[in-house]
Amino acid sequence: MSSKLQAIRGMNDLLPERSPLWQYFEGQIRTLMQQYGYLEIRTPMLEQTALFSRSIGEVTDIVEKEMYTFDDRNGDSLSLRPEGTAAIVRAAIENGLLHHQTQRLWYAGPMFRHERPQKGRYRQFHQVGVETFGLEGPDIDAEVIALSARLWQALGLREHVRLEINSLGSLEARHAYRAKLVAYFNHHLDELDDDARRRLDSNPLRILDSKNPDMQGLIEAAPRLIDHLDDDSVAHFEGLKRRLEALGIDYVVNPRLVRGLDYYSRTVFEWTTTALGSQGTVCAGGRYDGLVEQLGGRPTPAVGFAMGVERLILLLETLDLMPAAAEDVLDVYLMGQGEDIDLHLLKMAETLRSRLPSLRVQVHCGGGSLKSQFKRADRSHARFAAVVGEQELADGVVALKDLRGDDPQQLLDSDALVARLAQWIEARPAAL
RNA sequence: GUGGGUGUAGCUCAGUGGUAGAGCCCCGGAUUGUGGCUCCGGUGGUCGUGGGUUCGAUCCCCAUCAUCCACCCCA
Repeated sequence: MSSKLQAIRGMNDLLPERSPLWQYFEGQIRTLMQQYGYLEIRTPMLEQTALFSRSIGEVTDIVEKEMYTFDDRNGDSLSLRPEGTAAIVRAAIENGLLHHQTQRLWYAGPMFRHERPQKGRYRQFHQVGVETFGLEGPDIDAEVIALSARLWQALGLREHVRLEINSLGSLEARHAYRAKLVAYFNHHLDELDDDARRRLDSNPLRILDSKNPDMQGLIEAAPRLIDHLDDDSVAHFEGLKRRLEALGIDYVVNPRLVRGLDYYSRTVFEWTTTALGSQGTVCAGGRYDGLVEQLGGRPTPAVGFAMGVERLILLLETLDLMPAAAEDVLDVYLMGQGEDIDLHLLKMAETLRSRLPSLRVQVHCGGGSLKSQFKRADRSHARFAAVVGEQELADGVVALKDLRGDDPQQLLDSDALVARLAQWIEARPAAL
C-alpha cells in the first residue's frame, strides 16, 4: 500500500456518491448570494507569501507552520492560500474596486493548511466567504450575519447552530489592551502553563480561554477586554445587538471570543455546533477595518466571514438533511433488445433531450438481457424505463414503465411519449 | 507538532502461531421481453509495507506508512 500512488494526506477526493450533496449546497449558496445582491470574485490559489504573513500575522500558527510555501523558479516565495480574505483584499486594491466604492463580494474555493487532519479538518478544505468593503456601521455587520442565518434556515440547520458575538474594540484599543495583558501575564510567568506561555507570543487573548483549572484565578484577575473598549466600539457593538434583536436572530455575547487572525477588530462572531465533535466552528468572521490600509490601500472599513464547507456538509450528513430529490439524477432509462435497436435508442435519446431540455435521459449501453437492463434502470433511480423491442420498433412506439409508481406500462408513440414526460417534469420534485 | 485507537474481499466487519470467513455489493440462474421481494450458484484477498522471533507469522515483537479521534490551532 505504501508504494501505491495515493492522494496527499488530508486532501480528499469528492466521489460521485457525495457530489450531489455538494452541488445542493453550492446551489443554496448561489441563490442566497443573489438574494442579497452579492457578486462573486475569484482569485488565484497561489499568492506571494508576504501577502499572508503581512495580513494574517507573522506569529500565528497559520503563517508559522501551516502554509504550503515554496520558491517559484525565479526565486519568489509563493504560498497556497490558507484563507480567503487576504487575497480578496489584494485583488480589490489591485483592481481599483475600493476607490470611493462600496463592495459586497462572495467567494468559494479550496484553501490549504498543513495541519494534522481530523474530523472536520483537512489540509485542502473549502470555504465560502463574504467580504464587504467601504461600510463602517453596524448595519452591514448585521446584514452579513443575517445572510448567514438565512443560509442555516434554508439548509434546515437553524436549530443546530448557535451564534456567539463579541467586540475586540478598535485596532488601537485592541492593541493597547493586548500590550497590557501581555505585561500582566509576564508578571506571573511562573503561574502560566506551557500552552499559555506559547500563546503569550502568538495570541495572548486566547490565554483567557484556557481550560486549565489551575489558571482560572489568574485569568479572573486579569485586565478585562470589555473595560478597554473605546466608546465608538461600544456604540457599534450595541448597534449590532439592537439590529440582531430586531431581526429575531438569537445570539450569545461571549467575552472570550477572540479570532485567531491578527487583522480583526471590533465585531467578531462565530457560528458553532455541538454535533461535529471538536471542530465545532462552522462559520466565523468579523470586522477588519485596518487590513486594507495595512496591505497598501486607502483606509477602508471591511467586514466578512468564512464558512467551512466540509464541516457544513458533514453536519448536513449527520443530521440527514439533504432533500431526497437532490440524489435522483435520472428521469428516464432507455433500453431495448434486437437488431439495430441500439442505434434507434441513441437517436431517440437525442430527440428527447432536444424536445425536453430539462429531461434527464440515459441510454443503456453494453447489451445484456432485458432483465439485467431493468436491474440497471432500477438502480439508476430513474423514474421511468422506456423499452424498445422488435415489435415496438416496427409499430413506432415505446413501452414506458413507471418504476416508482403503480401506473401500468403504456405503449406510446413519440408525441405521446414527449407529452407524458413533459407532464412528469412539471410534477417532479425540485432537484435542488 | 503531541497523544491514543485502527489497518483482513469494492464496502462494513468476524477470526486463528499451521498460508482465511460472514453480511452487503457485483455477475449469473430460478423467470428464453420486465427491476424492486425470495431462493440457488459464482467472481473477488500478496490479511497496509519492511524487517525480526519461530520448523512455520494474517496473528507475537520492532519499524514504517496510512487512516480515525483528541490536544493544539482553526472554517
